[in-house]
Amino acid sequence: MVTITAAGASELGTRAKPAFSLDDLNPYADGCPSRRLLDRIGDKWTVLVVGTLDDGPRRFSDIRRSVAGISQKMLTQTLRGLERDGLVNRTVYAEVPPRVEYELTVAGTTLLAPLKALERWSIEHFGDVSASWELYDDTHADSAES
Amino acid sequence: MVTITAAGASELGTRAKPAFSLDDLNPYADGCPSRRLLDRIGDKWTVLVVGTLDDGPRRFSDIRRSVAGISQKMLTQTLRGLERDGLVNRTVYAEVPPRVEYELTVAGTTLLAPLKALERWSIEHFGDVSASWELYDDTHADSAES
DNA sequence: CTGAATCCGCGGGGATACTG
DNA sequence: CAGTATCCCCGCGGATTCAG
Repeated sequence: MVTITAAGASELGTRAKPAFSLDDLNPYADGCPSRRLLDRIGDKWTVLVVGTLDDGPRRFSDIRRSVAGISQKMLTQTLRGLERDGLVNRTVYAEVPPRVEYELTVAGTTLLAPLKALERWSIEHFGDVSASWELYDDTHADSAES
Repeated sequence: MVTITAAGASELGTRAKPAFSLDDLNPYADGCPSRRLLDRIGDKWTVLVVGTLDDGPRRFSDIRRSVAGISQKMLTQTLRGLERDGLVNRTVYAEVPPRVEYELTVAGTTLLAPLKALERWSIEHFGDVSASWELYDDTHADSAES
């Protein structure tokens, strides 16, 4: 069913846009909900966390170790977000040392492909970009070279 | 040439890692430079700005209008970053009303593909995610339903 | 072990004004 | 038109502490 209300677009006032048609789903529009997905993808950790889940279910601490530098708070927050998005399943095992496993849903798996593509791109083109950095910084060494 | 020093990894102390081999270029490592690329990609605007450039060169104001909600400051900043990364070419025409055009480089074009894939994903799966939101919020309505 | 809750600094990023 | 410079707010996110 899923009735989509234009939450967040209401404060614009003038435009009475009750719902979004599929044609309106271009991420370049300001109030467009699909932009929220890009925002989520764009957050610092989502890409990395999802990336660690392609090998099957993993425990909280396990993921934490895989993604170097992530704090407990951010991992929890990221996982909650992904769970809310329906991209990750959270399973709690009632044991004495609590065990929680996270696993990609079917939808989550579909996201994995483009994400891995990005990952691959950043690895493959690191050399080019790094070279470009030096060139740029060299060319623009006119001010503030410290 | 591009000598890559392990900046940021030195404070780990124990591991004496002087430089990165290609095998070390996994974005999950903390100090890994390829992570910086993901960070750049992950910033709020890069995806959208690059996405507007697939139709050929565009002017500053033109891009600004296409990406709803972006401020002039952020657009400038994003474009500078992309230029430094060697993903965008900046061309200034010495005219009376100054005209500046931005255009994807070859490297920039290679990034376009995975980025468009993400864009497409966010559009295609918006329905699923939106449904998941309602389900999640409904299930977890135990606290703070306001 | 898996989290929730709190404190808080820093920087992202918007608004505005000014230059070439 | 295409920026640069400045002010300043707010929220991201790290560190720490407490709970089941």
